[in-house]
Amino acid sequence: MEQNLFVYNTLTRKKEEFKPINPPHVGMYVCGPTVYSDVHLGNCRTYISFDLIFRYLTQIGYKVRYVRNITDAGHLEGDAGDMGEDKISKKAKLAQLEPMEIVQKYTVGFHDVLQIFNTLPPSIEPAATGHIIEQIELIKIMLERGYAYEVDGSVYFDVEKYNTTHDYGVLNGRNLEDLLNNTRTLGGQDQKHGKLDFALWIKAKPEHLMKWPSPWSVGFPGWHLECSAMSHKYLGAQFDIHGGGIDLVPTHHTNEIAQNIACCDKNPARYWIHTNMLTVNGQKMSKSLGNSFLPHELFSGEHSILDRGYSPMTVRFFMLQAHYRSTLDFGNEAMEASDKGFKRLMNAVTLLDTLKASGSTDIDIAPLKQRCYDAMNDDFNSPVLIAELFEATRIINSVHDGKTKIDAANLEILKNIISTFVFDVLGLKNEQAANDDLPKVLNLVVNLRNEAKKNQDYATSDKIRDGLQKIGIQLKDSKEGTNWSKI
RNA sequence: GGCGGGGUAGCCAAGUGGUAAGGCGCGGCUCUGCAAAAGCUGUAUGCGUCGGUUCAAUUCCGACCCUCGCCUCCA
Repeated sequence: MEQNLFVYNTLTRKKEEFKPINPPHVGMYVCGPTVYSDVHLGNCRTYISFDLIFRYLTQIGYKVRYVRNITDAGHLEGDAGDMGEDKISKKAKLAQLEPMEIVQKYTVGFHDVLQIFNTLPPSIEPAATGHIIEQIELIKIMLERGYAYEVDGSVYFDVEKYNTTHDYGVLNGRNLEDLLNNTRTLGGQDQKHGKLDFALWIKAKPEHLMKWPSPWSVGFPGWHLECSAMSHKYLGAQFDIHGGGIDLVPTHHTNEIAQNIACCDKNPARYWIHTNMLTVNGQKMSKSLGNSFLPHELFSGEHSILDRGYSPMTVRFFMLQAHYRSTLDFGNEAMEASDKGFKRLMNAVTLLDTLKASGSTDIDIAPLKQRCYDAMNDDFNSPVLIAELFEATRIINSVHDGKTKIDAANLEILKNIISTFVFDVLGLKNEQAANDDLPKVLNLVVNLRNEAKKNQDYATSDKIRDGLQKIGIQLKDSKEGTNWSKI
């Protein structure tokens, strides 16, 4: 199906029609996690947002190569006094572990969490430490072309020189004057010629654990270089989409663009897509603010700000109910609303299989289907898509109640909408369909209760209903019989 | 201090130069042994405040207030 997709591009601050360089192929690079600790829920939002984008691009027929890196070389720590030591090796020494042991632990944890949220794996997931050679090669080019300089075994990028011929602030719209006047000067950076210069290669102190040989010193790569190296290697000098959290714009992505242009005269990506933050009481969720929590704490409810736990799909649904470029405020009341809404949607999805087609139809479903595409074509507007799916929910319920008639052709379209958008695009799963034995057991219990009801033994029937309610199963009586669902 | 977002009903959250999607909550009705579920239905004369442009502004412009983010690694 041909779709005119419009995407908001941070580079131009406008929605632009999406035109891939080599259709039907699409190259997409998303900055992945630094694996020195558990990912928190805010991190997850970004990967769920890009999962939606990946799924939709695939749905409308693109062959997407989705590259998402694992940063396992560690970044320099910003804390004064810790300059030159990266986060991964610091944690390793504290915990008496090998750096790669830390990397392994948190990489596995990251994968587990994303799988629980039903995100699709990227096509390639390269690790920074596996691309040291490529990074060294890029540094050589930047030195040759005069955009970098070496000082005592370390190599820095010369921002002011770069800015004489290029616009360093293309992405965040700030000019160099402004940056120079409003950037905090950190201690221990005497080697740099200019205060905006950033490291490409850092000479390692003797006690540093993760280090590699290079033409300049035994050391480790700077903290923006890996993405330039890996995107270039797997997607080419210029590809379609580069993504990440909005907080990467001013520094990481700005420097990444400068590196790529310094190496091969091209902004690496045509469309820069940035996802917004998850907030708690209006404030960004972050580890340093102490308002972050881990996915498993949300599932179990074991956290001081949580009233109770919520299932992974409820959380995913909650996130998709907001647009990816808006901040989303987390709260118990909002989670409760998503939980109810998601279950209502899923109940309708289950009901859809039982619907019978009539000879005639009261409704024309095709426009609804197009509205679903329209929503997603408008910069992946998942909240509007979900609103349309609730329209589908109303139709399903109405047909089920016998108030609306639908013919076979329209029923087929309705089923197609649900499978395409609920499952393939939004990536939701029906969690209550998981257990095989439960329906059989419940069938038996429900039949016993109906017998009691027939005998007007309401004491027994209510005892069964209330007992099931307590363990999280709700019975629903209707003319056709009794259904059940998990609460 | 500089730069950039945002302020939409009790909560979360879309959106638009022509009079406010959706979910939850709340009220009413249908159904029901009762309830729940489900369905139908009602629920912002209003979109931070004050001005301006316009036939028309929540939507554009200006000022102000509040709030958040970035400026140091950060999804």
